[in-house]
Amino acid sequence: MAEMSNRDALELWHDVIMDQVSQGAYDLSMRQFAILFTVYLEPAPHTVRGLAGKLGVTKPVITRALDAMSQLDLLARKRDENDKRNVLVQRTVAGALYVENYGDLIIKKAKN
Amino acid sequence: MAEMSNRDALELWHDVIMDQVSQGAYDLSMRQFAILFTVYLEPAPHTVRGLAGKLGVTKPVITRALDAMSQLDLLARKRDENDKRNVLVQRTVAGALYVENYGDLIIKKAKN
DNA sequence: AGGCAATAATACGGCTGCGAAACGATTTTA
DNA sequence: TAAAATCGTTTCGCAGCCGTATTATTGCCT
Repeated sequence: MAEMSNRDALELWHDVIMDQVSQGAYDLSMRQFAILFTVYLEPAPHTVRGLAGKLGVTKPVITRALDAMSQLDLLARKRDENDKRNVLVQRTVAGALYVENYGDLIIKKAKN
Repeated sequence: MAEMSNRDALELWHDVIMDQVSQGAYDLSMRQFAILFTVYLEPAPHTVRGLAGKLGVTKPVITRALDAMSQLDLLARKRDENDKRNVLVQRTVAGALYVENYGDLIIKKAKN
């Protein structure tokens, strides 16, 4: 990856976001995106506390985001059997597909 | 700009969003971002109706976003003197700086 | 001038998110 | 085993955004 001017970078961002907004895609917040990408790009395990620390937000923020995104089937909760206080945030098939399509969209918009 | 894998693209997005979230930057919605980038990247003039049409949203969505973003001094309203029904959405110094910094952030994160 | 069209803003009820604090369940410590 | 710590969730009051419908202002047209 190389040679991107300030203008190139902004136009890429603009094009991707415009695509998502006008397509009426999932209306995820920045925090929700941050959680989603973290779970799909960084190695497991992911806990509520861990995500909160990584993002620099409070735990209820993570809980609420998981509520919303698990209802969309983009992520799933699973109780940790070794330590039942923990919740493990897991990937789903639908979520993996959504994230992959997002990457494809970025690439498509970058090719102009 | 060239040679970006799906994973590269997603990691770029992830890194930029993580930076914004953990820095506690302006908590703009996707629609607000879309409006901001459109005003700063596409040629003037920009009206409420025009932006609503371009984004595929209703006019109150634009009005509310302008309320929020003009309070942050990222954008400004100005009545069109030729047709006083229109509101022209204009750039601000602070907004231009913010957008430029955003572009720099993307470039910085892309350089890995 | 008078009636109609166009534009942006506002009112309304509902939904969702926020941070701070309290809570129940589980594990660890003393 | 009793007390303390840890973890995720829930509650509270509050603020913001949503879409629909309505309003006020301005311009157009005959």
